[in-house]
Amino acid sequence: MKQKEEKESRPYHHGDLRNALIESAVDILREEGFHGLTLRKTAARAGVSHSAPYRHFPSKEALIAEISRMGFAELTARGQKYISRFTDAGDRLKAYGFAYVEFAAENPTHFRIMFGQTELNPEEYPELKETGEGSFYLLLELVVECQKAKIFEAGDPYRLAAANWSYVHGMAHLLVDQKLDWMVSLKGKDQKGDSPSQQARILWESMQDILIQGMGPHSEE
Amino acid sequence: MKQKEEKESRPYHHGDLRNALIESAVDILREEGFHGLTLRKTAARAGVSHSAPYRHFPSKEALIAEISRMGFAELTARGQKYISRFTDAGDRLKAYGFAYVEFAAENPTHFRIMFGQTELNPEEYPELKETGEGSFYLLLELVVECQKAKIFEAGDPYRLAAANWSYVHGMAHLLVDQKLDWMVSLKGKDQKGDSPSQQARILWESMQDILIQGMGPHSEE
DNA sequence: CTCAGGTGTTTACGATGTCAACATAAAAAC
DNA sequence: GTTTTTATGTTGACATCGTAAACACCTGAG
Repeated sequence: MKQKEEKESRPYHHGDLRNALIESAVDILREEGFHGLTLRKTAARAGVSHSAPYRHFPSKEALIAEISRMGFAELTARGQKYISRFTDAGDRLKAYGFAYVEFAAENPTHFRIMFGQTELNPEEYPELKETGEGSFYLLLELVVECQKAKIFEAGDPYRLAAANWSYVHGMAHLLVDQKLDWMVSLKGKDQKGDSPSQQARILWESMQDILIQGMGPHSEE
Repeated sequence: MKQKEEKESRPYHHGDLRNALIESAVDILREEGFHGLTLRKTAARAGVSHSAPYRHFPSKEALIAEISRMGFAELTARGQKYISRFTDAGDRLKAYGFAYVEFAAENPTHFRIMFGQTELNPEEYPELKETGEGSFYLLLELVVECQKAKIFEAGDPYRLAAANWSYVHGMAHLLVDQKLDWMVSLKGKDQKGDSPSQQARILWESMQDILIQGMGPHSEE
C-alpha cells in the first residue's frame, strides 16, 4: 500500500488544478445552479485561493466555455454509444434523440449552459464551436442514413436535420425547464420518485414517433 | 397647448417609475444582453437613484420575472392576432407557430429570459406562471381544433400539443442562438440585410410542414 | 547549483445587489 | 386648512463578486 500522490500536508502546487476547478464548478452548478456559480467558491472548493483560477483560465467566462465544450463532447459520446446498438437507420436516429433528451434530463444545469443561459461568442472559443458542430454533424450523418434507407424523403439533408434537431432540442428544453411535468410525472408508479433518466425515457417513448410518422390520422395506434 | 405632465424640473416623485424601470431594463437587455442588465444601470437610466427600484420590486429577480411575464403576454397577443386571420384549423395552428418564431427572432434577449436564461421558481411568481400557462392553453385549443377537423389523430391532445410546442420551441431557440444561420442567411437576396422577422419567415416557411405531414416520402413536393 | 518560468497567495479596486436610515411629497385624517 | 400618516425617492453602508498587480514558492533546464 504505497501512498504516492496522497494529499498529505497539501503541497504548494496542486498538481491538477485545472481539472479540479472544472470539477468543482460542475459540482456547484449541480447543487446551486448557474446563479450560484462563483469563481471564488470554485477556487475555495478546489482548496486554492480566489485568484488561483486565473493561472488556468483567463476569465470566468472561459471556464464556463470549457465546461460547455465538455458538455458537447459528452453529448456526442453518449450519442455514439447509443447509436452503436442499432443497425436500422431509423432506430439509430431515435437512439441519438434519446441520448440528447436523457443527457439534458440528467444534467439540466449543464444543458442550460450549453444552450442559452450564457452569451458566449463562438468566435472567441473556437474549441467550443468545433465540439458543438461535431454534435450536429453526427445528427446530419444519421439523417443521410435515413434518406438512403428511404425512411426520409430525398432533398436537402440540412433542412431535415434542422427539423429533427428542433424537435429534440425543444423537447429537451421544455423538460429541463419543467414545462412538461404533467407528461412525465403522472404516468402511474410512485408519486415523485422518477429519476431524470426515467423521465426522459417516458417522454421520449411517448413522443419519438410523432416527428417521423407525422401527426396525420394514418394510423390510429 | 397645455403642458400638464411635462418633465419640467424633475419632480421628486417620478409618477410612473415602475413602468419606466421596466422600459429601461428592456432597453438595456436589447442593447447589452442579459449580462449587461444591472439594477443600478436600470435605475440610472430611469433617472432615479440606485435604491429606488426597491420601492417597486423586492429584488432584481422580481423585475426580471415581471419582464418575463410581459413577454408571455405579448406572445399570446401576437398569436391571437395572427390566428384570427384564418379559419382553417391547420392554418391557425401554423399561424401561431409563426408568431412564436417571429417573436423570438424579434426579441431574442426577451425570449431567452422567458426560457432558460433565468432560474425562476414559478411558485414564487404566480402571475408569471399564469400568463405562461395562457400561452400554452392557446396552443392546446388549436390542437383540439385540428383534431376535430381530422387533421390530427384523435387521442390525448396534451401529447400532440407538447410535440408541437417542442418543435416550434426548439426552432425558436436554435434561431435565437444563431445555430441555424446557414438556413436563414443564404436564401438569395442581399448578403446580410435580412431583418429578424424575415429570417423567421424564411425558416418557418421551410420547416412548418414537416411536423404536420411527417418526414416520410409520401409526397415528393 | 542557479535561476527562470510556471503556479499559488495576498492585497487591492471598482461594480453589484441589498439593506437601513433619512428626506420629501402626496394622501388621509382631523 | 392644518396635521399626520403613508408612499416614494435618496444617501450611505456592507458583503460579495470578477479581476489585476505584486509577491512567494516550487520545479526543472542549463
